[in-house]
Amino acid sequence: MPARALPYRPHNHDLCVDQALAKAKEICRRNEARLTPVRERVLELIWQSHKPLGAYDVLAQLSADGHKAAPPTVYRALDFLQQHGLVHRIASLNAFTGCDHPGQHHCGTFLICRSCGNVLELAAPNITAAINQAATAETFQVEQITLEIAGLCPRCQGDTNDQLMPS
Amino acid sequence: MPARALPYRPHNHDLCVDQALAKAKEICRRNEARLTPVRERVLELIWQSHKPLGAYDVLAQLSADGHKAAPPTVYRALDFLQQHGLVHRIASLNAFTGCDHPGQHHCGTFLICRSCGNVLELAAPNITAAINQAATAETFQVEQITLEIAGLCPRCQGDTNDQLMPS
DNA sequence: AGGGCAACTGTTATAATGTTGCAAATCTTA
DNA sequence: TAAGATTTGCAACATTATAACAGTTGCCCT
Repeated sequence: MPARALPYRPHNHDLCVDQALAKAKEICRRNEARLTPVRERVLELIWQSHKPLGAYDVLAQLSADGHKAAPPTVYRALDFLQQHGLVHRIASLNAFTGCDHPGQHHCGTFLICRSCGNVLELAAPNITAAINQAATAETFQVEQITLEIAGLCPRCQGDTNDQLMPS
Repeated sequence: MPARALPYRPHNHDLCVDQALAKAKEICRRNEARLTPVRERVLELIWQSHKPLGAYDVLAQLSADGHKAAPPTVYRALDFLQQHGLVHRIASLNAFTGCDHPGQHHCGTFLICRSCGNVLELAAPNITAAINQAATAETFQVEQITLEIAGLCPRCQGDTNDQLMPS
């Protein structure tokens, strides 16, 4: 069992999880959507990890809870959370991460450190603008943007053990 | 067996495949890399399809050729082709597409039509610049960019059968 | 309260995608 | 031609995701 990942930026993480959950409840209330226990627990697990969590990681944690769950349970919860903008799926990792600013429409832009695995979500209006401009030039109607930037985060630059994601 | 996908822009497709293969040979010669028969055939198959092809689609085509292949053969060929910039992997589709301008370094930017499935690769310096600027602002060292834009291509906008990818 | 409906969850099985490890074949270079 | 490196074949397996259907829960209506 590895130690919890260090956060991208230092902060009180329990508080940050609590805030995320409170915000999620608020959003679901507004949307008349039901943040059921499973869904809430999945969201909590995802927020507790600083690294994106795979569906089967979530599943394992649920099992550790004593919750007898199968893949569909997790995928359904994840679908729900995605639909309400509470988590993002990182396609290049097949993993999920909490959305930093749910409720607002935004193109999720992610900085993914290949060394420590941490992910930072950016709001980058300039990028979005450039993308929309390029798409418009091709008469393409944009619906969804997947922008995932892999590389080295500040902390991992210059590390001697500069390697592919240690598990 | 579905009819071949319509291209994003009309063109002589056989010619376009031939040119892609010729260019690939040229690049491999320069790189002292071996474009073996399997690798060349995989590249050809990918170019022949206008839609991105899954690894197992490629595998099926190889089998149809009479080539008795297993998944590793395909994945290895795809790895090789990717390493030499001859194909791109589209993470959001788990599929592969031919690279339009191999040899030049570029961030692959893809316009993916969710209706017809065609993909257009863009060279978009403005976007790349905006991304690098945003990453630099976070002291993030960019190594690889995944930018996949899903939506409707010009031809499919306003279609009555505006639906999720018909197979 | 109780019946009916919709949403949610549990369960089993299976599909789709990707990898490991090792042996055999092929190419390259001397 | 022999040694070494690269490539391919092959079997097994790992990981990620979905389908189909049954059971349960919450909610509304009378």
